[in-house]
Amino acid sequence: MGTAERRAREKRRRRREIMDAARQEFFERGFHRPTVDDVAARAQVSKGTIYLYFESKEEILAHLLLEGLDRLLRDMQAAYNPEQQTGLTSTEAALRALANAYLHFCQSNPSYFRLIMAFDRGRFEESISRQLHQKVLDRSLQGLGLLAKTLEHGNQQGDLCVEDPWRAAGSVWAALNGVLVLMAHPLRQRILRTDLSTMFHDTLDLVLNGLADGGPSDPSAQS
Amino acid sequence: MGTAERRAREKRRRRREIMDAARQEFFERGFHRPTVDDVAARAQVSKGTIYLYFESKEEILAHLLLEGLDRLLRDMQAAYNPEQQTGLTSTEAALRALANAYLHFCQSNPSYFRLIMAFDRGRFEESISRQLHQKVLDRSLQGLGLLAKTLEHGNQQGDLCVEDPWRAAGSVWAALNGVLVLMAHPLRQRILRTDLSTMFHDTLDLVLNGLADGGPSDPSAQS
DNA sequence: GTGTATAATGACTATCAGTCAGTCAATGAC
DNA sequence: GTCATTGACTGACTGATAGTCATTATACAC
Repeated sequence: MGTAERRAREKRRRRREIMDAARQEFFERGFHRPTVDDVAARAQVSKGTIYLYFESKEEILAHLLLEGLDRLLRDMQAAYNPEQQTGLTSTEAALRALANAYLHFCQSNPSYFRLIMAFDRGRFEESISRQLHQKVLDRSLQGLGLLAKTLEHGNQQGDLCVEDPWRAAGSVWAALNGVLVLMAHPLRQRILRTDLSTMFHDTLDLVLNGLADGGPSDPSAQS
Repeated sequence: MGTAERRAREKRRRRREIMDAARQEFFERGFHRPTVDDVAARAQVSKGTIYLYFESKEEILAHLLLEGLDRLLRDMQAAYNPEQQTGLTSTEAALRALANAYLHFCQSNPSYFRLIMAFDRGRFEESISRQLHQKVLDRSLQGLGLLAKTLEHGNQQGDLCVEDPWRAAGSVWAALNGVLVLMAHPLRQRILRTDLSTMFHDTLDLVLNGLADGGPSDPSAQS
């Protein structure tokens, strides 16, 4: 009989409803203003119910963060270009595709982006479960992995020559991440007289330039 | 008569005592655990007194952040090499000196560093005064300015050729900042099989390489 | 000594995360 | 049909803590 099954389905639905309500509240009103009662009211359940589905308020935010990371990862995986392996696509183009996927994600999902940024700084690790924390780090390493694989292929094809693809991926990731954080403040956009997109691509150019240098020839010549 | 003067001096002292107590509490026990009462107890004043000297708990943290930024800026200013202007020091060496000052600061002052990282994120801007927020941004722009000036001199000496020194400084700053954040998680240090210092210098090399490329010759030949 | 200004106090309020004893509805046994 | 069982759900309650303010203490001027 399907009773237990239906129960499980309804439990998942309720959980999703709470997540939806939380997403709306936190994304519309900021990460600190909404109370658990606000989320409960929006989800049309009582506060007690929230705590049947989540350990704490912070854990709800952490789950939203995971959701965001999963979307980002999907976008980046879609941009990850297997044609590079066949030599149809240059390493530089493959790297640019990944970077652009990241930029595009951050621009189209500013709230998820802010959540991702917020994670690295620490508010979270003091208050969420180790398991959840691990999951988050795992996602961010998968992103790094895509970069690393791309760089490794570049090595194999002779497009570039990096000592350790993972570390090089770390540098690239750091630079891109850094520029996203830097340009998150409007004042800095004014001072630098640019927008995020331009600075992002400038930085990407700089880094790719740094990677290419020492390599054999210009990797853009291809057909 | 010096009564008013002495009063002012004592007021400054009391304020400093509260800051000292707050620094100890927050640096020893994390930024979230200590309560205002804890800080008050450590400073041997009542909670009310705290609020005579600071608008809110967040503002105390923001003042600690300012303190940290001032120290960082001092270190970087000390590392800023005016000899570059005379041609005695290469641009690359001047940039490395600034970057090293940053790295060294972050390693010797992990708590200030965590506070600086925490700022970019947002817990703050929702809760501190606009004026204070402005001050913080101002400091971080001064740091960027040192980089920009160095790059500009490099341009003038022909060591490199960047279109806009401020934007290039932004890229460099972003990369260095990014790598500091990236390596703040021990797990990532394990995955990348490196320590912060190595990754920092690798990234710096990458960026400098990217800047130098297109420029005339190797800037390390000097005596 | 008395009046005044300034600093300091701590009991109090408001807010909010998290709890838990109790309600309610669906299910299934007879 | 009825009664017992299960499990989801509730919301009043608790504890913690940021921030307030009427009151008290202190120092000074005269």
